Amino acid sequence: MARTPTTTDAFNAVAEASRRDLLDALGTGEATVSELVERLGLSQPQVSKHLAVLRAVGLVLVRVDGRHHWYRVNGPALKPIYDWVRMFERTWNARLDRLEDLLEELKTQEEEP
Amino acid sequence: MARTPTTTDAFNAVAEASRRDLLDALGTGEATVSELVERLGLSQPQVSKHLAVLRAVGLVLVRVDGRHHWYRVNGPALKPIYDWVRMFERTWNARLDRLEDLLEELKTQEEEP
DNA sequence: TTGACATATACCGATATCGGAATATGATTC
DNA sequence: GAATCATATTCCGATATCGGTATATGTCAA
Repeated sequence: MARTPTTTDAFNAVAEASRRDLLDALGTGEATVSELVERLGLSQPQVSKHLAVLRAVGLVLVRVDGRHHWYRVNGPALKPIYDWVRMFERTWNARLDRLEDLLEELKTQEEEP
Repeated sequence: MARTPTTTDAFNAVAEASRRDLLDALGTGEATVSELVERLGLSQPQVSKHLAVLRAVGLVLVRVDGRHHWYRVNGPALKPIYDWVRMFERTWNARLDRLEDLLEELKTQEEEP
């Protein structure tokens, strides 16, 4: 057995920094492969291959117009990651931490009427 | 060149599902290696090796007590992931989307007094 | 001190990746 | 139809991973 394939899910696809850079470069708009090549300073095959991985896990969508392929981010495909890390948010967010304390306090009062 | 090493950063460490499972199993508490072995049904070397990766990127901390190693999650090490995915939150969160529209509208009014 | 317990590490084979270079596919223009 | 532009795909060598098995390290208990 080997490492989990990059096309398994968003977690694996996004582990590679270049692919995160691609998503960042796309932002909320659309871009063509050659535009991305220029913006990121990567080779064209490199960009195409990374985009193929992102496409495989649904992180980007393509609109073909003649010989131009317009790529855009499919945000919701990132939600599983967001949902997972959010479970740990309270460990660095003091505000959520205090809220948790408050809820705990209220629960204790309920149990001891 | 090959794939980015798992010990490069939190993104790569967390790409493996077993390691996410380990963090989930630890939750907000502490656990010993053998406890994690039992909870997750993995082999002991497997757990130790995954914990070593998590340790390498600061995602877990250890407290040694005799022959017992108590592991716990170091939440803030996940913040880089949280911060990165959060930039795309508006693409699936309609509420943030409307907020963005509102800000855009206000900005437009400013430009046309 | 010997044996049992708890954890870490080393070695192995199989595999998927990465970037680079070359090339294939496909659409446009002359 | 030939040349050009835009993108995708293939082949390559190097490398890091994964799980399994075996073993090393270290601690406690009898």
